[in-house]
Amino acid sequence: MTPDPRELLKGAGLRLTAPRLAVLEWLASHPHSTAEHVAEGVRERLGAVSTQAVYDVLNTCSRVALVRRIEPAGHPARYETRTGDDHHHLVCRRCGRAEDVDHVHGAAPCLEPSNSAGFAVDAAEVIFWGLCGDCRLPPRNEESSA
Amino acid sequence: MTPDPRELLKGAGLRLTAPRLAVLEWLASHPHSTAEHVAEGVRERLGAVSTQAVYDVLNTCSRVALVRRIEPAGHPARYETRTGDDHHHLVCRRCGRAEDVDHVHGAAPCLEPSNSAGFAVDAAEVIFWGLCGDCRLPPRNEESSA
DNA sequence: ACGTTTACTGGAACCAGTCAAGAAAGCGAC
DNA sequence: GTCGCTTTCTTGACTGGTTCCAGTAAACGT
Repeated sequence: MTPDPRELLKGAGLRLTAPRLAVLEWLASHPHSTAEHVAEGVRERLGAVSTQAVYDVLNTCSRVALVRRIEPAGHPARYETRTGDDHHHLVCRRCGRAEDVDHVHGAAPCLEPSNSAGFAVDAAEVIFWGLCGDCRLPPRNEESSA
Repeated sequence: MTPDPRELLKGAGLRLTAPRLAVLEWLASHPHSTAEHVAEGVRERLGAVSTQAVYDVLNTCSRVALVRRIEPAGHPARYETRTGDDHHHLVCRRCGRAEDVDHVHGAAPCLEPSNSAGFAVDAAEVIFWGLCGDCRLPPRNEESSA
């Protein structure tokens, strides 16, 4: 898909601004970027953009479901434009890299807790933890502790 | 259950100290406490204990699997002594309160990603998000569950 | 009891993310 | 086109949760 960011923003009732377009375009081609990563990418395209603007765009777009935020424990948040389907994620314990995982099980059997303890559950989040290819093979990267 | 903390610590090759015992005992009776919460409880029993000591105990015990750390996005980490079984959690979006969820589905169908994208997956974490009983009823209750 | 090893104290630092005030830009009306 | 209201961006200080550091104190084997 990768629909026109302009359409998306308008559809969400948001103003069309350069930082917003740049953020959405960056995320479309670089899913699972961190805020800092997004900021870098946006600055490459636009010149100077404040970190705050990036956070603001990301938060605003998260609020209207144009982007989805993933917050893996122990790592900065990551963002993606693939919303709508509740796909899950694969996250590297070491470097925090994230990849999409479609849930195959038609009925999503894990989406219903056995007992909800009085909670009104509205979502189930699944994270598969492991080591990505880059992190498990070469221990020569300076961060070889783990 | 609730084995003697002394045994647990010795079994893990850790020294027996008052802060450690107090932390483990507190967690046994107050699962899903935050670090700050644990610190308060420990201080009630022991008098003065530094925040760092609490973090150190929690981290050390996490490392040897005497406690498990849960880090719900947007909320401080929570700790519990129920380790070994990979049960999941129910987390309140508003107050961060966490409850245990046993996974009923014998084969744990959600523990295998459809494609692992080159990752060596070692765990699947499931968080059910929602509102706890306290938070969804009264619209004025900001944050307090203890 | 002694010395070594490990843990605790207190303080400073860290990082991702947020808040606040003002300046600038978008966009609908004229 | 441009006026003016409103939203959004900039700058810069700030927070909360957690960790790092250096020094002191306590645990445990002998």
